[in-house]
Amino acid sequence: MAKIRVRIAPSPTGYVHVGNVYGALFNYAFARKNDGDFVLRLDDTDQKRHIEGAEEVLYAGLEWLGIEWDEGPDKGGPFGPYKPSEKKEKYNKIAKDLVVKDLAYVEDGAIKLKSPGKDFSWNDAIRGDITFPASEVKDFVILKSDGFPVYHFNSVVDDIEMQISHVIRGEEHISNTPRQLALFEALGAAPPMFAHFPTLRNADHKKLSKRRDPVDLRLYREAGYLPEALVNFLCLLGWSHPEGKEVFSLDEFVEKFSLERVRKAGPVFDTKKLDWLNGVYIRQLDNNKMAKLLNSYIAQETTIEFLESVVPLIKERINKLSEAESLLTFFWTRPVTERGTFESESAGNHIAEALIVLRRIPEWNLDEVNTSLSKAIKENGFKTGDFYMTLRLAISGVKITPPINESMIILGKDEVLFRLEEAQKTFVDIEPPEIG
RNA sequence: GGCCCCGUCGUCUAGCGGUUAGGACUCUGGGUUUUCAUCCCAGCAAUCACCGGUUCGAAUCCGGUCGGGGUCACCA
Repeated sequence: MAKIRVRIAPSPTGYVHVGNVYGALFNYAFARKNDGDFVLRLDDTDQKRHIEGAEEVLYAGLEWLGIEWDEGPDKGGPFGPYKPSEKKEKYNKIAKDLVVKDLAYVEDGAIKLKSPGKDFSWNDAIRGDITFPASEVKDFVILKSDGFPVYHFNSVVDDIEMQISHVIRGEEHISNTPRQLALFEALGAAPPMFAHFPTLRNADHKKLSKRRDPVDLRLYREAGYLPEALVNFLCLLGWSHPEGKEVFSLDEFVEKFSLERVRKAGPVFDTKKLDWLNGVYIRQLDNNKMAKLLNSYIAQETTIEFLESVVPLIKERINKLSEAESLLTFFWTRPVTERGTFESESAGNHIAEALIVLRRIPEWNLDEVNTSLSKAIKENGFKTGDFYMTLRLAISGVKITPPINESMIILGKDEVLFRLEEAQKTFVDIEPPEIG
């Protein structure tokens, strides 16, 4: 049997569409699973839409996700060039041959393929038999008057020359398939196997659109999603793990992949589950790696050492890397406390007692802080929750923080005492020291 | 509108003639806990779009209806 070869053919738009990633994933998995080749072809035949740097954006996006290709414009390969714009003469020649053979004709400077006037059908690897009536395949342009091929044409020519065995693409191409089948026939080549996976939908169940939906891959990276989570999430749309697993790696996806398990119905790209999955992956990250990743999501000037110390405190509290900074703000910004900041009636006492025991600690470590504070709670009959909430408020100014004792260790004794003393001042007017 | 594809909890899905229709996310309640979160339990939620067949028996097979989507370019 001939070698399995698949391809993706994105156009250089300047951003990577999540739908492109989705298709890349199926193609990549199918190639790897079947010991085949995965080709990256850059569909750049629309000169009007040429965008500078678009290629690099594409490569960077796929690399970030861990999707590797075997042949492509950047890597070369035995079937190059991998950019149709560099094969202009070839398409011209092939189109003219079709005219010579009377299968095509010239009109207004363009070349059009003659309608074969017959039905076209194929056995779709995901959807089964599909047939289009002859009336749906009319004459159509294959070579534009500017000499560039139209998508259908270069796509088919390239698939033939690159010996593509399976065309795995989105269902929006189903209606294009009969025209391409006509082209394969005109060119005297056997068509590849087709497989049309469902297209991703938005909340309105419409195809994701660039205008109103967040489709740019970079948006997800900037929001603090991990590539592993995004890949895993995409794999769960339209495909399901044979053992029902929800959390698995790209390698495992490859290992378990089969077109038979691809659903036909279009899934809604609802990121609620992505948020959850991302949290799962964040919690699995080791501290050093997470600290390094976090670095680029924090505007505040900071160090890897600091981040590494703080990572264990926030790891279970965020679902996206971008959520970290707001939890950490109080580390580098002193709170402005006033009387109204505190809720407990015993707040003044809480702070006074905390100051007393904390000042006494000779070695500033978690054990010491824990034991002296719980002793203070017990001896004064404080309510544990109230007491710690007062400390939390005094030290951070906010009600939601990482564990406060651990945070105090990282802040350092001097800073903690300073903040508590500042907080204490807000009580002086109201509770003057007793006389005698 | 023509043609084509699709239709199981709000969302992602399992299911491939006989199941109390299962799981995940979300949400709700409870437990652990110094807040939040994690973690652990429990719960809500699909008359399998609808109507007819076929069959002893249908979410599963067939037909129709309705609904949704895609496509009909010298865009890809």
